[in-house]
Amino acid sequence: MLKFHNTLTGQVEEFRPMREGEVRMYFCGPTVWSYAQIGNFRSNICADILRRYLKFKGYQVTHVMNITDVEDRIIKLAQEAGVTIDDYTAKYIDALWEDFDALGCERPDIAPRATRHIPEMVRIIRKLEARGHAYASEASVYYRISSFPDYGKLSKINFAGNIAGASERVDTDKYEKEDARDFALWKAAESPDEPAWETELGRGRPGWHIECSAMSMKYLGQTFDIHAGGIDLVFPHHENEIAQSEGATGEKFVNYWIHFEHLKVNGESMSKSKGNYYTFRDLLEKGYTPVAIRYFLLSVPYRKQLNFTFEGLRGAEKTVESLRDFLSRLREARAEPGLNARLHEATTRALEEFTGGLDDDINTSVALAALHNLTREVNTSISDHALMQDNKREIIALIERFDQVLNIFGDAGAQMLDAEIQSLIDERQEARRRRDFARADEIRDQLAARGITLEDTKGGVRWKSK
RNA sequence: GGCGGCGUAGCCAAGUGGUAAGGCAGAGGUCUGCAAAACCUUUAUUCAUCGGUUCGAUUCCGAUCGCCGCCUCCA
Repeated sequence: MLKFHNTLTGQVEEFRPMREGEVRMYFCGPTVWSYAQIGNFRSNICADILRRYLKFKGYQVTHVMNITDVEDRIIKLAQEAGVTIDDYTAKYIDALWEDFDALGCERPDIAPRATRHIPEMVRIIRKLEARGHAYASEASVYYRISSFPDYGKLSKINFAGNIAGASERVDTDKYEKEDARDFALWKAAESPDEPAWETELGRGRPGWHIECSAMSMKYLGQTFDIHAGGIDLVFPHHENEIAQSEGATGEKFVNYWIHFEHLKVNGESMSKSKGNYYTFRDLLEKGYTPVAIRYFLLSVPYRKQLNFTFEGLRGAEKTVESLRDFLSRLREARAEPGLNARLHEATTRALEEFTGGLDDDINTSVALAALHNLTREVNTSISDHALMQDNKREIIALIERFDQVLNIFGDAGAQMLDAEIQSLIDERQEARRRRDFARADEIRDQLAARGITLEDTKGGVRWKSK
């Protein structure tokens, strides 16, 4: 039984999709320019695991992830650069997908761009006006929060209680709003040369929140199953989405809200000023592999603030390498016909623990422990010659199933050696037979310099390349 | 000031009212020409601190200390 922590209720609840066997989910991805920060990749990876596990459970999943390619910062920078919004964002969007692929995240089924959905947003704003939830003021349009009594139900925000300390930061007379809490649905263009859209609401651009209401409902319906995103989006973004969507339709917007925690770095918050702000590409430059970064970011349940340390990342590097070695060793292992009952039981148990962990609010730590416990038992059985053919087949199949969710094994062992390297390996074996260890070690060092590691085993030489 | 989360071995951490998963690192051993890999053994009488409830708490309650996030625009 699959259970999630639902931010809306604050409870762990059994997951029941609206339609049998089908899940519609929306993931609020990072905005175009900030996507690269490694904490955002944790969100991407958490969403990926969630989606993959739903598929593992047999659901047909429709996964929509927005591309926020219109916002004040982009407008400003594009204007300064004298280029269109599309020209300005193109390189960020390309980089986003490149990194997405490198980290083993499945691309969404639909990745709608805000700039391509202006008419849909205008339509919702019109509807909100008609229903009394929105008002125009100085060519902009605002959401009237007093018209939506449920406002605050997601973030449990208490406006009465927080005015005292926070008020010094609020510049109240700056706004032409009825209420300081009201937020912009449509912002009038401030200058004629500013990139903007000419619509029935006037010349301007959408507020940030309206894109997600418009695009999620367009592709998933007025009410859908899961809406996920980083914890920082709970307020105001998701709270405002609820106000917009439910205000416009009168229907419940989303059944399960799932929020991913961000990272700490050495116990501190990540920020540029502290010098502990890393992007995915920074880590690649330091020599870490994408798969280790993926493993590290998914190794802790999504509701936990993962403490990012380089020592931890190095550990992940090592762990992934041994898991991959394990799988290729298992594939090569000799096995007699038959089934070892004890190993079969261990395999069954591993599946139970794996699904048990993930069913429990996607507890990836428990799922990984199941995998590690299985590898230990299988390793032991390989050295004891207790691995039988039927075990081998079912264990490989199980690990491949696990990897449909984890996506950390890659295609281990699928690489081919070129002929020159093969002949060096052969020469080294010959040297070893002559007990010419100086020559053998020389060849081993030579190959190591090319990123190829050799391991001498009873069955011959195993090799792997970085 | 308001709301929420966290504090478990050197590091990353799971977890539960009944006596501490897993990974990395460390130590010893088996194997090896040496390595590497693998395997075996080992590493928290203890879960920030102090009280309380309980037959029993790391797990529940209260206080204290420390850390993180949100509470305004922007995203």
